[in-house]
Amino acid sequence: MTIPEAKDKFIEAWGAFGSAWGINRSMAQVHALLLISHEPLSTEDVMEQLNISRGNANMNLRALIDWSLVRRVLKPGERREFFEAEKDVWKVATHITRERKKRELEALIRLLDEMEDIPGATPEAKSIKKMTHDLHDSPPAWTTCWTTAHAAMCSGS
Amino acid sequence: MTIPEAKDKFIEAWGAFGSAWGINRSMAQVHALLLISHEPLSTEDVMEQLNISRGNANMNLRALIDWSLVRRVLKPGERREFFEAEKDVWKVATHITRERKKRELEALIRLLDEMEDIPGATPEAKSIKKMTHDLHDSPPAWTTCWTTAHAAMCSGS
DNA sequence: ACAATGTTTCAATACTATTTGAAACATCGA
DNA sequence: TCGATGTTTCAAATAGTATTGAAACATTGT
Repeated sequence: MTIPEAKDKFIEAWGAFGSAWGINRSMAQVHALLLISHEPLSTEDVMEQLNISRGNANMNLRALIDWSLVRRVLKPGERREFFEAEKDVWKVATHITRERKKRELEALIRLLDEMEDIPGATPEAKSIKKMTHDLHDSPPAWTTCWTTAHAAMCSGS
Repeated sequence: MTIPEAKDKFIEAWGAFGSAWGINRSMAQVHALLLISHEPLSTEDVMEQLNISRGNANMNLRALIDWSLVRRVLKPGERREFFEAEKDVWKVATHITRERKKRELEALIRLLDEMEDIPGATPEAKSIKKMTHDLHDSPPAWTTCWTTAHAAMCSGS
């Protein structure tokens, strides 16, 4: 496998993976490109290498910065900005999960909170209460369940 | 909050959550509905309660069974099938992560495998090698990183 | 065999999300 | 201040996904 082939495949795969997990493909591809670059890239570099528009490149670079996955880099004597990815996989994982937690999990947890006090003791009411309770408060709350199970699966089989 | 309100909110929230994670909304909503039902539901029940078509309901019920999140239940004397969700949150988490691993992670890992032997020692080649290696083989492989970090985030702050 | 009941499929359609591209906006140096 | 260079925004176009609904298929009881 040649270098350019490897690059393309990695970008494609990371893009597809991101997309399956609800992260838009361009964002994941820009991230992939920066992850495997040995030096910071400019907006133009990103546009050219991925064949995407300026607007798209700009928007996703900003989003990646917002997620703390990419840093702005200024080269001395250069007017334009360059971008560099965080390459420590541990940090990458941490930043992604922190953002997703903030954006998606918290809304759900908040709702489960509100649902604490549902009236009634019909089988239906009981069932709703039990499920929301299990998801919300049970000792290893379901989010932990999820991730622990995931970790187990990944390291295991 | 009344029971029907709670039901609707839960279904909506679970649907939105699923959607953000790349699971189609209807599938997540059907799952939510079954999670909080105190008894198994028929295809018709699902169609009515969620206002979705027969085709959609059927397709997503099959998908949920395929993910081991829902079981087919036969009531004695009834011709049609009923459906019941797995309610143990631990199992739910395990089944979801197992499926997603199978479907999405393995393709990526396979590619990273292939990328083990990239030629060249230019800075570019080195950078690609390092990243794919880190993602693929480093002791707590990145998947574990991800999930461990996630678990930490969720139980923590 | 056939009517009744229930399930599955899939082409057409509706819907949602992403991407573009061009205009507006900033900043710098002369 | 003005031209050059670089960045941001956002409405419109496009691409991608999900949903419908009706027809085909399957199964059961008589």
